[in-house]
Amino acid sequence: MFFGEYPYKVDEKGRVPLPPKFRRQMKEGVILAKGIEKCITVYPIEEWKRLSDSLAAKAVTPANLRKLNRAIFGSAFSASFDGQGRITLPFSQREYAGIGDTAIVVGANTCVELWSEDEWKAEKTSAEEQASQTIESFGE
Amino acid sequence: MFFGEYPYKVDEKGRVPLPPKFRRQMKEGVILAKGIEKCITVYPIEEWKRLSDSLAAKAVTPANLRKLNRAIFGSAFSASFDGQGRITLPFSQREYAGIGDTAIVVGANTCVELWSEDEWKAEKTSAEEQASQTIESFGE
DNA sequence: ATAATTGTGGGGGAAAATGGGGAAAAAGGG
DNA sequence: CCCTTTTTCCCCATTTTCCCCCACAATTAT
Repeated sequence: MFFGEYPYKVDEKGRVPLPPKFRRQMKEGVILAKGIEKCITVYPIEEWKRLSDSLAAKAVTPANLRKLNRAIFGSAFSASFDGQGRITLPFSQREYAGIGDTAIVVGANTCVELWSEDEWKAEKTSAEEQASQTIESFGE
Repeated sequence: MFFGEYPYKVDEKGRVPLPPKFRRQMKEGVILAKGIEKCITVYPIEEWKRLSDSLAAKAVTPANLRKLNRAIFGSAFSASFDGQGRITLPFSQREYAGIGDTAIVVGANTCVELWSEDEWKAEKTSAEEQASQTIESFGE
């Protein structure tokens, strides 16, 4: 289970540390996937397998399945930690998420997300707004 | 399991490297087949056998099976890696997929696909669109 | 205070990407 | 059938990239 929000430097080789508490839950390595929103999603491999299997099972036709496989697997990369607890982000994904020399590492329960400062600021306010509305609506 | 998306140069002899991670899963060689979409599909031979067997089993009449065999095996080529980890693409397949001096190598779970830059760009957006629809309809 | 862990940066060696050269095999034409 | 031309496969060379290791400052724990 992943919690919290941490800013980290991304060096010019594209390496980012993850918090030690996160690393210890990802000893077997991780899969980096394009997030639906403008971020990079980091899955422990077991979680990735569960997720990709359940998605592939949703495909209704062979053509449908091929496209799904392309979208899901085509944008995914495996990564592992170096001696200093860092993973290297593929350039294409950094570009997609707009991550420059700083990444915000966000724990999101079953996975971890990497955001640029700007995108995270925007997403955070919109997420909080939507969350408080959802909470208010409970009272009715 | 194949994933990720990598651009590679195709030299004038039609040779393309595959990522080292892919090669290690294809030590026994590969089969190159025309994709249903405008791409070349690369199967590890074990996967190819499974696939062609299961297809042959679906043929309902002998005439049907003969046609299926022609379509499937007629367009397939076997290939193996040279000392630098490259495979040579038959000219007919390169032409079919519209691959010039650059090929996008895409991991699609059980197989690998080779695309021209342009075709991949188009296919990628359409695949992502369909995937996000599938994902949205997934929750709950 | 000392030791250990963590964040950040960089260097060097191995592997990979890319481009040709040349011998053997295959194809084609007289 | 032989000679010529083309193709295919294997090997060599060079550049680039990537990964692993080391260094050091800063922070935390003992």
